[in-house]
Amino acid sequence: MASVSDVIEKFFKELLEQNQGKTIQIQRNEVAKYFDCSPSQINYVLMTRFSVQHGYYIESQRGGGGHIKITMLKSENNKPAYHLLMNEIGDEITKTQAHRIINALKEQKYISEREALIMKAAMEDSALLSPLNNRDQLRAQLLKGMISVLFH
Amino acid sequence: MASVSDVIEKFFKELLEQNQGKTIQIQRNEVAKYFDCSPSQINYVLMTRFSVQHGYYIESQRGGGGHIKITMLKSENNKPAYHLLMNEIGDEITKTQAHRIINALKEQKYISEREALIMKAAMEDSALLSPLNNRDQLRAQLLKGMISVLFH
DNA sequence: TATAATTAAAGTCAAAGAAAGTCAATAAGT
DNA sequence: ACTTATTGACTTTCTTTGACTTTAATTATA
Repeated sequence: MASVSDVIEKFFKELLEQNQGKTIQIQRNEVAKYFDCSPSQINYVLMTRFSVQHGYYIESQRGGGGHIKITMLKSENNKPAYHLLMNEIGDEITKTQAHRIINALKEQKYISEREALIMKAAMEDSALLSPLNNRDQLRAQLLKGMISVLFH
Repeated sequence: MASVSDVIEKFFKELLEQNQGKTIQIQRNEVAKYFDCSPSQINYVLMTRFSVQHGYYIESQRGGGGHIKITMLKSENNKPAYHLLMNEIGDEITKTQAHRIINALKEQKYISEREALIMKAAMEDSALLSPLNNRDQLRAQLLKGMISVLFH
């Protein structure tokens, strides 16, 4: 039951793959027609799945011969920009936002599947639910959560 | 005397079985309709039977094309060791004790060096320093801590 | 040739639609 | 009595659509 947006996302990523993850150029209206959706949905997909945070860069031009260019920001050794990440996280973050960041790191092959799982385990509400104001209790919850994902 | 919740639990577990215990993706409303129950009952089943402690991991998405993904955390299980560990950790644990456990896991090659680093980062007092009553702040501290160790 | 009009794109934004999440009240088992 | 299930009203999040705007290239006109 993948949404149309999911399908379009996959389509772009496959095109990029075929192109050695460099850059692809598309025509918004063509793609929209191909997937039988409104053109603005293409923008939606770009916004929600191809932002700089996701490791992509978008350029475009309007008017005759207009197009959209998607570039994959692939630094050598897949190292994302540390300070950008720290900035993005900021002083507080929800579980969903945290997942997005972790997934992006995984997709950019900076962390493994297992590493992602460990980190997600520490982001769980249940892991952070310390009844008393006790750091040692919190630590226990966290450690158990992280170990659980590895052992099961 | 199997309750509807029990039946749904079984249903999910059979689906997972068929899928080699990897992961299944369902639509909450579909399942609810199939079992003729309220959609929120699906959440109840997930909460009470598919938590991380039970060896499962849940992710979901709302909106169009929304779904719930149930992942079975692989069971190459050394269950006794797991339970011993959980016991050893107990309800609270100091940073030093936590390090000892993590180091032991590393020695026994259950986790990699990097994985150990990530887990230790989450055990730091500084990561747990933020007001414990604000989960989002705590989460941000933790995530930043865990990512930081990967960059050094 | 310089400007105006036309056409061909892409961008924006808000409303409607489609899921899933939450929580508290009730019901059913033990 | 106490714990576990069930339900439903309400909330939040994500997707889809379409009307309207902006920009660029091309064509027509003075």
